Amino acid sequence: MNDKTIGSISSHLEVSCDRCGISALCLPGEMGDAERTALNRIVQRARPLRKGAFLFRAGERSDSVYALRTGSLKSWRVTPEGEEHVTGFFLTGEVVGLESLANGEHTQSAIALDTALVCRIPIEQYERLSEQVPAMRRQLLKVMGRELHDLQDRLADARHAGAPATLAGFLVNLSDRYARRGLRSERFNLPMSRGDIASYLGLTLETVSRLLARFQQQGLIEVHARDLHLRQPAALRELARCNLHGCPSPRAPDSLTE
Amino acid sequence: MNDKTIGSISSHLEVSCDRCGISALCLPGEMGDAERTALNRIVQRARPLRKGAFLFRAGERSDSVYALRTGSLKSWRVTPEGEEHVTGFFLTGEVVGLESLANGEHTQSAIALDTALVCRIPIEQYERLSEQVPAMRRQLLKVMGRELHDLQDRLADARHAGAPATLAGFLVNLSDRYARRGLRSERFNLPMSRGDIASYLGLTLETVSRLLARFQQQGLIEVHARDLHLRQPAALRELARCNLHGCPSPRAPDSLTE
DNA sequence: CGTTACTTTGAGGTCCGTCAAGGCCGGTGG
DNA sequence: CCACCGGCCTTGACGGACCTCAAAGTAACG
Repeated sequence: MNDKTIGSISSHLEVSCDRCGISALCLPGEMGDAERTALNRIVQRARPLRKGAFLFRAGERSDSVYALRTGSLKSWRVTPEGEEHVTGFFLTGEVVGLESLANGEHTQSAIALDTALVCRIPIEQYERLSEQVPAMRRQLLKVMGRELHDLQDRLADARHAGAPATLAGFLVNLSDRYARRGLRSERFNLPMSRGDIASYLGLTLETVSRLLARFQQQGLIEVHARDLHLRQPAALRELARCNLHGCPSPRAPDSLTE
Repeated sequence: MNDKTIGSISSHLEVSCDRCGISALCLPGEMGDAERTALNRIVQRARPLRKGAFLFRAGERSDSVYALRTGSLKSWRVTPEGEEHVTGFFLTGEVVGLESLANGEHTQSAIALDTALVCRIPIEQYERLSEQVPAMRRQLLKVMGRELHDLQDRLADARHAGAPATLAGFLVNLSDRYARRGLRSERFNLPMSRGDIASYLGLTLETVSRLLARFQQQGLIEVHARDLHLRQPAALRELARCNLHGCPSPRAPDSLTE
């Protein structure tokens, strides 16, 4: 709504794909200069999304996917009963909207959790371009395949893991994703609320809050509001791999019975 | 549509794509005869898998996806701790192995739950062929997009839904998939064991057993071993949409504890 | 400084997992 | 035919993890 911000940010909007650090979808690596400029031409740079602004809404027609240049988003769907379930968080450098490729319609909504810059990639043109670039052709499949794999990971955890492991897994997952982008991985800011985390993990807000407190008093993390500091990333990672019955405490005395 | 299956299995193997009822991946509909024969050439028909035989194993290199002609499969992965988690069931007409597209390696194993006929589709050749057929190009993305969507559905349920809703949802999901292939949808055979179902849904074997018994005494279903009869599909569908807090029982007045 | 949204903390209830024992059924061998 | 066996399934009692309800504390924003 605030149009005067555009002027100051237009310099950002003009950053070409050469400078853009997003490699997931746009830069398969083996691209030559010619392909890169071609890609640069089809990618559309939108103006920044303010916090709380929609990138897209469930039910809208879609002919694109989006690459998140900076900032973070959350996506969610509304169940037939009217409950909102957070389905994902997207950090700088990640790809949003793949699920709409199924039938050209968004099945969920996405909004900015903070100011976000997004590149729109029309899927039709991307595919046409990718006909000439084998590496690009595989890249989209790779991204979707990885998405499938991640979802199966989460699904495997969802039931078997228990709340502490689930939350710990969430934290190290965030950490890993920041690390992949070259950002600090032990100290970062949670862009989402406790309620968002709870909804995403299928826990309650209270349980998330309690567990964060517990992790802190165990010395695993430090949290102040949304500033998060992973003090023992290895221990957290270990905790994430425990199921309900498995490991009660950071250190298990007798671990083998074979 | 039952031919003389006894004559020789090779007769089945020689069924061309024209006759094959699988439309998910192979037959985008808009294909002309030329494309269909081209597709027919790249699809490789394997010999039938006996019950318990592997289609592929986790860790194997992969350059293909598979279309299930007849029979059923299950897929599972082994956690770092050594536990086996069932990740999916595949019925006649469905596509298996998409997750391997991420990095060309299978992340899970798949075996036949009964005698199964499978078509192998080398992904490289499929893509090359699809360059000339726009409809095919979109088809693979569609299938994967739908897969993404289904996984998100399951994930949304996994935590929020509670065991009865989860199991009910599983049953109607199976029913829908049979219906989509033109098979009986309210009476069919469960190709998998209770333990498989439990692992897949993240429940225990005992809970699955108890709930099936409960559903039966509520008149929702009839089960004898693995023969399943959905007596009130609508009620089951309704039950599947209830969360823990939501709907206690089909009928409030007469469902008191005995 | 007041309002609102978010977060923390506590107490009680319940669903479902764990442990344990017993049935059903097909297969195998006497 | 029966006895025995092993896989699969059923049924029961118990306890714990996490949800629900409730209220107070804190940060964000005008």
